[in-house]
Amino acid sequence: MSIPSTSNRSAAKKRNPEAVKANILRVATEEFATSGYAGARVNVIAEKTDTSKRMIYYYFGDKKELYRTVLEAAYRDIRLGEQQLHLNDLNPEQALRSLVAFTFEHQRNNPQFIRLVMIENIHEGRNLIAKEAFEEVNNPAIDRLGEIYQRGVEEGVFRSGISVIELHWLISSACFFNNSNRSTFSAAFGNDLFTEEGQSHLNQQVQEMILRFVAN
Amino acid sequence: MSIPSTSNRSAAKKRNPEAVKANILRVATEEFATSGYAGARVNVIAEKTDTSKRMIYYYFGDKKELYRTVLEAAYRDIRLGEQQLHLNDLNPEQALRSLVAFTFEHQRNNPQFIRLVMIENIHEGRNLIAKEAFEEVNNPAIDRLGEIYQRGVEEGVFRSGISVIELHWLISSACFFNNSNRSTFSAAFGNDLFTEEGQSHLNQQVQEMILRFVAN
DNA sequence: AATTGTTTTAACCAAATAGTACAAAAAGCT
DNA sequence: AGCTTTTTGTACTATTTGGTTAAAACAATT
Repeated sequence: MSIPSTSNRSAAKKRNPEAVKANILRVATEEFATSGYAGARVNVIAEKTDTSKRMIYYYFGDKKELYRTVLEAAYRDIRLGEQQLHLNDLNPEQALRSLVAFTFEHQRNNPQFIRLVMIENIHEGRNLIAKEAFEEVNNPAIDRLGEIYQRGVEEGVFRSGISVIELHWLISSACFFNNSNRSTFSAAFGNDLFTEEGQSHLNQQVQEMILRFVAN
Repeated sequence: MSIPSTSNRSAAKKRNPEAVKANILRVATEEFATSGYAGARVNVIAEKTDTSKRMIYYYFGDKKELYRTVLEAAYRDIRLGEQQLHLNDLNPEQALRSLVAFTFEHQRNNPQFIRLVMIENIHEGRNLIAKEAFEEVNNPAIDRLGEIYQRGVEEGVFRSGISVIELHWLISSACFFNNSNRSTFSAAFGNDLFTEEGQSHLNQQVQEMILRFVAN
């Protein structure tokens, strides 16, 4: 689509708007996730790109618009990642366990996304939030969880009367916290929980906790 | 100690260094919690105090030092608040339930503290963390939880083999997330979980989840 | 060849920002 | 009274910041 027809020649400077935008976006995502909106510096972003500050303003207008674009792109990536999970052919317990395990790993592997959400929460909606993006990310997750839970209740392995949103909230809290508070938690209690083994064990504990919570 | 001897006279301008410092600190805490370290403005803090920017520098030197002092004071306050809970005369299940309920409420009622911790996590230790302060806040919490758990295991009502730090982590994650992610969560799913009734119900669900997790 | 959109370069600007200098008054202590 | 500490006021500065301007070169499409 946007691939230039004469792209496989020598390493001369070819023009490629999409690649330039993507490059800016990648660098900006990292900077915003690392330093927050106010803490991030347009000049620093510019230096780390393969292009110039001028191009940032050429394509994104201003800092806020760049930030909004970063957010939307991050949400889209996360949403695409979550769609890779299929668990229709598992029994409810196995399905729920897989969902928790996947969520835990997925959030663990996307620290930048977590950080952007943290930053949004600190801003508390003042001027910056993209509300639709949140709904788009979260609603499919809720739907999938609801199906599993419903099946479990019908088959008599889960107790009834649990709110799916609350259940989602409980799963999210553990998976999110694992990433968001890693720094302060390990400052207080050491790094044991954040080694490969520690994380694997913690993941299992969260699964166990959720399954015990819904068990009949 | 620092109370002036002629303090109960008319409302003339008396000098009171401690009160001035406390006033600055209160305003600064709010500003840092609201806007983050980079987002907070010394000029804004100065305007909101009963004194001047000059006095901020007179007492705190610079912005970073002011921030550090804010952090330390916030941790101290939280620690003092947590010591108000006594549950030696309860059985292990009731004690654990009370501990969870209290933690949930305590974190819910201290949004500024939560926000400062979030900000610390975004900074990830670069230049700003007060590590000792974290340990001081968290270690007593761990000790108390450890006692309850131990009693529960000895009395046969809790299963053995659970790591106290992991248990603390599980409780913390729910209570912290409840406050830290309120903004994005309610943007995605509405405000139902954050009304008085919603919070009360959620608190009970977290208690239930933890108790089922440790149950034999 | 003309046109249009993309990219580079580098200087520039106005506003905001953290932090100071200087001076002087007021309050408390001995 | 004399001395120290606290407080106020104001103007100032050096730097950083987001953002702009102008011009020209380059690539691709027609």
